[in-house]
Amino acid sequence: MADIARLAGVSTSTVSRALSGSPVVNEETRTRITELARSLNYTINIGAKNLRLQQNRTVAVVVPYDSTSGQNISDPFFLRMLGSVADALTERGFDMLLSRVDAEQLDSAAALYDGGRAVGIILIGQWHHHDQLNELAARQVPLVVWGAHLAQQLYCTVGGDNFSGGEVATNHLIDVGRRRIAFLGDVELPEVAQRHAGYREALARHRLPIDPGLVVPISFVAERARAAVQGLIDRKVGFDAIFACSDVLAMTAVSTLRENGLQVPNDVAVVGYDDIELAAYFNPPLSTVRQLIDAGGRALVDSLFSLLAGKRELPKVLPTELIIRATSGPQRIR
Amino acid sequence: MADIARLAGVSTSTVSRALSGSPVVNEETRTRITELARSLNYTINIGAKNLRLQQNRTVAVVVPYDSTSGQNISDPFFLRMLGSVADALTERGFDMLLSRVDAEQLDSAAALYDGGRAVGIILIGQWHHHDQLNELAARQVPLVVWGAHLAQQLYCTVGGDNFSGGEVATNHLIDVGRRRIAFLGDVELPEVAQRHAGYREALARHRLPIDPGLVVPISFVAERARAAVQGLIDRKVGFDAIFACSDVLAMTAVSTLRENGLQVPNDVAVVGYDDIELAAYFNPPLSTVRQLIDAGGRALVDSLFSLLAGKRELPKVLPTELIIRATSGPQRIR
DNA sequence: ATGAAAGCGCTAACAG
DNA sequence: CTGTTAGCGCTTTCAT
Repeated sequence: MADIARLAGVSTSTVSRALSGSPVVNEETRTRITELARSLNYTINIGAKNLRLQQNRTVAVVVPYDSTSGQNISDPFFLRMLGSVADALTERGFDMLLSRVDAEQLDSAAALYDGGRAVGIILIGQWHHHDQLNELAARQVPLVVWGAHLAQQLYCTVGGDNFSGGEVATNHLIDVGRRRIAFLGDVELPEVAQRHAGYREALARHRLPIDPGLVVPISFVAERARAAVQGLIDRKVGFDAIFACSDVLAMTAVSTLRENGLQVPNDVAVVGYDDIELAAYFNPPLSTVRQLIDAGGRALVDSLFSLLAGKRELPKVLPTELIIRATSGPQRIR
Repeated sequence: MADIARLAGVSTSTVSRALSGSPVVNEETRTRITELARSLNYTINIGAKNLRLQQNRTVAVVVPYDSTSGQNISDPFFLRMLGSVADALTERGFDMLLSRVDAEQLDSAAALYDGGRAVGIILIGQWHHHDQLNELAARQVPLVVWGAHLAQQLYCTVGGDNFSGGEVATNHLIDVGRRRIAFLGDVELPEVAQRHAGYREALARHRLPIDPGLVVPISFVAERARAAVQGLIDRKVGFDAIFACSDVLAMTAVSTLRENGLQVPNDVAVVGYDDIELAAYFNPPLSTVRQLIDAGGRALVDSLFSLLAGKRELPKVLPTELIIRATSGPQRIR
C-alpha cells in the first residue's frame, strides 16, 4: 500500500480511502490509484484490515473426526451439508474456514473463535459431545450445531425431525405388512437415538414387540453395515425389514441381503435415511426419509448470524419426508 | 494479552515469550502465565501474529462453480477429494480456507493469495479455465490444480491418468464382446477429453469404427444423464455398452436402461469412473475406473508445499485401476 | 530474566 | 480533498 502511495504521489490514507470507495476522494485520483493497484495485482491485506477494524468475515466450519471409530468425513450426507453451508456462507460474503478437529478436543474448535480467527462456529455432527458443546455455549462462543435437539441444551442446534423420521419410516414398513423390523444405527448418537425412539413408538402403537436383538449398533461406515447385516442373517434372528439410519447403510444392506439370496423388497423391505442423490438411481430405487440438506445448510448459517446479532436463537427442527420408492414394497406371500 | 500481563504483573513481552514457550523466561513465571491464559480462555490472536511475523498457515482451497451449467459441488468424487485435502492439510498443521468462486472469475481466487489471506491455492477441478490458470501461474501465484496435464501448461497439476483410464475401460468393454460403446461425458473438459482420447485409441486399435453419434456430451449432473441415455435409446442409435465419466452418471445410466426394459450387463454393459464407495454396493455392483482419492489429496498438498519451498514442481499423474464388477459382463447371445 | 519501544499493513479521527 | 498521526495485538531487538 505504501508502494502504491509512493507511485501515485499521495499518502497511504488517500490510497486506503480510494480503494475502499470513499466518496470524499477526488474522482481522478481514485481511478489513478485503482488502476495502479490492479496493474500491480495489489489487494488489500485483509489480515491487517481486520486487525485494525476489529472485525472479521470468516466462519469456522468444524467437522469433528473420531479417531477411535475411524469415523471420517466420507458420508455423502455430511459432505453435501458442507457444500450447502459453503454456498450459504458465500452468498453472505463470508469466508469459510474448514477445520477437522479431534472430537475429543472440541475446545480447540473454540480456539478459532477465541483467537479471533472466526466470528463464530458451525459444527457439523454433534456425535457424543453434548457436554463439551454445552460448555462452549456457556462461555458465549457463537456456535450452531447440526444435530438433535436435546434436553438442557445450551447451544443452538439445527437438525431434521429425527423422531418423526423414525416413526414415519417404521409406520410405513408396518403398513406394508412387516412385523420384524431391524434397526441399523448407533443408538449412542443423539440423532440416531431419536430415530430409534420414533421406531419404538411406531411399534408400540401397533402393539408389536420390541426385540433388542433387532437393533444393530453400527456407525456410519458402509463396511460395518455389511458385517452387521451378515450377522443378523447368520444369527437367524428372523427379520422382514430393515430401517437404516443412512442411505449408504441401506444400500450396503440391500447389497448384502442379495448376496445371501434374499430379495428386496420381497423377502426384506428396506428404508434408508437422508435421500442422497443416488438413492433414486439405486436398484431397486431406495425408499428413504428425505432430509432437507440445502435448507439445513442455510438454516445453520441463518441461526449463526442471528446469534451474532445478539438474538437468543432457538433450536430449529426441519421437517423430514418419507420418500416411498421400490425397496419397501409389500411382502410377497409364498 | 495486555490483560494477562497486567494480571500477572509482567509486561506483554514476557507474556508473549511465555506463551510461545521461549526457554529464556523463568519457569515459575511461565506456568503462572500459562495457567492464567487457560483460565481466561485466552488464545493468541493469530491475525496479529501473522501480521507481525509476515507469515501464515492457511491454504485456500477453491471449488469453482459454474453458474451457467449449474455445475455444483455435489458430485461425491469432488466432495471426497475435498475431504482428503482437508485431512492432508490438517496433518501439516495448516488451516483450510474453502472458497466457492465463480469459475468465470478465477482471479478472485488469486486475491486470496495477493491479499495475504493464504500462502497458496489448491483448485479442485480445472474445467474450461486453462488460460486463466496459466495467467495465474505466470504471475507466480503458488497454485496446484486437480485436473489433466495439458500441453504448454505453466501451472502444476495433479490428476489421474485419464488417457489410460479411458483406454483400459474401453478395452475391457471390447474384450467382453461389445462393439457399439457409447461415451458419456463433456468432452470440452480436459480430463474428459483425455478419457475420450483413450476411448478412441482403444477402438482404433481394435479396428472398430468411431461413431460420433455415440458420444453424449453431458456435464457431471445425474439428471442430465437420464435424459441423455433416454435420448440414445429413443434415437435408436444402437449400442451395447456405455462408458460413463463418473460413477454417478453410470448409475443413473443403469437406472434409465432398466426403466426402458434393458438389462445390465446382458443388453448393455456399463463402466463408470471414480470408484466411489457406493459403486461396490450398487446392483449390479458397478465396474469402474478407480481414482486414488486419498493419494490425490495428499499429492495436491505435497505439490503445493514443494512449490512454496521454491522448487519447480512437475505435474503428477496418478495411476488409475480398472475395477471389474458385474455391470460389464459378456453379452448374452439371444 | 524482564521491560521499553518499534513496526507489521491498515483505517479513522483530526487538521489543514 | 488530502496528509499526519495514532493504534489494532503481536513479536523482537536492544537495553537493563
